[in-house]
Amino acid sequence: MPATIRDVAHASGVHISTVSRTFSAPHLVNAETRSRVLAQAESLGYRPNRAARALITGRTHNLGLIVADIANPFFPPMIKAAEGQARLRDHHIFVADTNEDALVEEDLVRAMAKQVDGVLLCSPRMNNSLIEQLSREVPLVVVNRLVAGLPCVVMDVAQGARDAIAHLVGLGHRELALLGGPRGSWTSREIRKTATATARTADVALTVISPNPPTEDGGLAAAEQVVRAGASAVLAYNDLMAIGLIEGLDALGVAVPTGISVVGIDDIALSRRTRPKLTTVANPTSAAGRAAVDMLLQHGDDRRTTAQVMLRTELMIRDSTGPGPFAAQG
Amino acid sequence: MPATIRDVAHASGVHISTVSRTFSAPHLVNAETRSRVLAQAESLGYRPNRAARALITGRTHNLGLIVADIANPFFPPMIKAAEGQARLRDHHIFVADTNEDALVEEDLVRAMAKQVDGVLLCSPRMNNSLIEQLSREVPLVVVNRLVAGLPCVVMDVAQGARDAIAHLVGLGHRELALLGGPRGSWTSREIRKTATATARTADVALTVISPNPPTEDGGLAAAEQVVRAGASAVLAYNDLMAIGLIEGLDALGVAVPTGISVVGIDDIALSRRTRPKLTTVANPTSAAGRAAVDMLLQHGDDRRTTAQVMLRTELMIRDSTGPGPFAAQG
DNA sequence: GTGAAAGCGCTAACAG
DNA sequence: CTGTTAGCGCTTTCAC
Repeated sequence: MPATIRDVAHASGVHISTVSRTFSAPHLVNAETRSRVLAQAESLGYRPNRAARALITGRTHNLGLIVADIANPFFPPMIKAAEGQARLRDHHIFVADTNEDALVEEDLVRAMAKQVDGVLLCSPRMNNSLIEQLSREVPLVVVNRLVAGLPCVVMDVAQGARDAIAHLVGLGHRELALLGGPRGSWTSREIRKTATATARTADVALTVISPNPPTEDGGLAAAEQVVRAGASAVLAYNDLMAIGLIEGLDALGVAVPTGISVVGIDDIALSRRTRPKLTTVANPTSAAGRAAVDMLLQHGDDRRTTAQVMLRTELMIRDSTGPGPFAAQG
Repeated sequence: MPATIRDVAHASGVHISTVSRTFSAPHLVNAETRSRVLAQAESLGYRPNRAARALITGRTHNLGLIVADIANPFFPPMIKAAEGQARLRDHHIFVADTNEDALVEEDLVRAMAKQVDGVLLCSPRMNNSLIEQLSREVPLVVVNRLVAGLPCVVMDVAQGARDAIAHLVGLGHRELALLGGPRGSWTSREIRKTATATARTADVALTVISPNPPTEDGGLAAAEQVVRAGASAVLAYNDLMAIGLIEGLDALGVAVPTGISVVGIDDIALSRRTRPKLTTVANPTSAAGRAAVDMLLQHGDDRRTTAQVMLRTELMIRDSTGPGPFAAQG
């Protein structure tokens, strides 16, 4: 039913290879012929079949994008940005959701491998050696994780954690808690490492509660442990958990920020709408999505550079943090 | 580099057609031969190239999913559900974002047409005749719009609007306002039609403010008009607008629900987290995503039935609605 | 039950 | 500048 290259060739009285050239190397074809072919193609509604083209060129003009959870509000802006950037570069994007499952991740990469030019692996849960192995089967750009030798895009969460803790310590908090994220998360490990070191340097206590599901329920469920730990301020792995935690604390009769201060990470849209508005470390997710696509696409042209990009984060001070027990007197 | 069917054929000492059968019609091949082939395929890491297969079978095992705005929290749960359902049925999904632009929509459908078995057109902004035309080029399932003769999945927004207005009238409101959605939205027209009729029946005034961008800013920008209209209660096209409106009203010194009551539509996750919690009409978006995928996939097997599915909505009464000027005295 | 051959829609040398 | 030829990886008749 849909027009093929042959239909266009017949209609315009040329060989199919001329039609092919008209689309893939227009400069190699006589201007007059070209416009004739183009006109026929137009009127027949012809569009080159990319899958057929890919069979021979090896380039599908498709990209894969694998995330842990599409419905986690952290991802949609990144997906949107990646999709937009890909389309700008004339590529389409397969989006898949792993439900936070490392096994699904692996399978998905392999399943996509044949029909994409590369995949964006976002916040992977699998281990590094498997990622390295997969990167030999299909070009990979890893987002939210640093893997030696592979192109990566990460947020500077270490700086974010330092800023957050400095903020809390400056407010007079000396008993902190850290709500870790899911097992397998590079970001969670990174935050924990930095937070631990920063707390030690600042000579404040830090109770680590980890791992937790990176969801509101995860934060909610941790509220009791936070209270039991005697912390006056908490840094959460992400905003969702921070929001859940605030709700959990509320249920326990602990107000935020008067009772306990809470800092999130991500700056999802939601964090500006809750009451209290969430103090959080903003992550440039859209920029990350665009950068990852660009790296994947240039990766093909020029394999020498396996760049690793670290994007700046920014502490957004809002209403979920306040003076701690050791605050300077006003 | 990746193993092809030929590699497997050589390795297992059979003709490629036997390997092909092993994967696409296993019952036609000797059990012994089959297991030998499978073993070699496994050890070579062979996976059939779906694009090549599609060239001949005409089935790509890919689906397209087109939405107005990935970052609009209404869509991610639907995308997630659709992707999950598709994978269950061994299909992959291309996701694309039109930025609420009807022209982009059309182009996207055509661009995907050749490499998918069908596309889910979600909340389309283009007109019906174009949709019908496109449905002749590629199987389409329309979500959030009823188009005669095409398979569609919609939410019963009419019932939702009736419920919302009944709720408000019951609360003693007699001056209502409706915040419409974007131009081209079937849902928005449907809500408006029903709301107008329902208001007339109930003998209450209804000021329609439309169209508006379906975003928080859209709601925020409309706050002044709402106040000027003298309405004591508002039904908004979606939760995002409702939330923006509440913020805008707040800025104008009007409290919700004491000054004005607000009802949203969708029941996005966010609506349970705002203060006040939003009264809203819940839309079963995940169910819609799954249903749409199922319809698209069975559409291929059985073209006789072009089902139209209408999913039930449910009014969630929370804290953004309260007694109006004509409330019965307590 | 398996092999041989043709061909899906397209591109990429190679002639001319 | 354009036509010829071969073939990408796979499925599908059709013989055997």
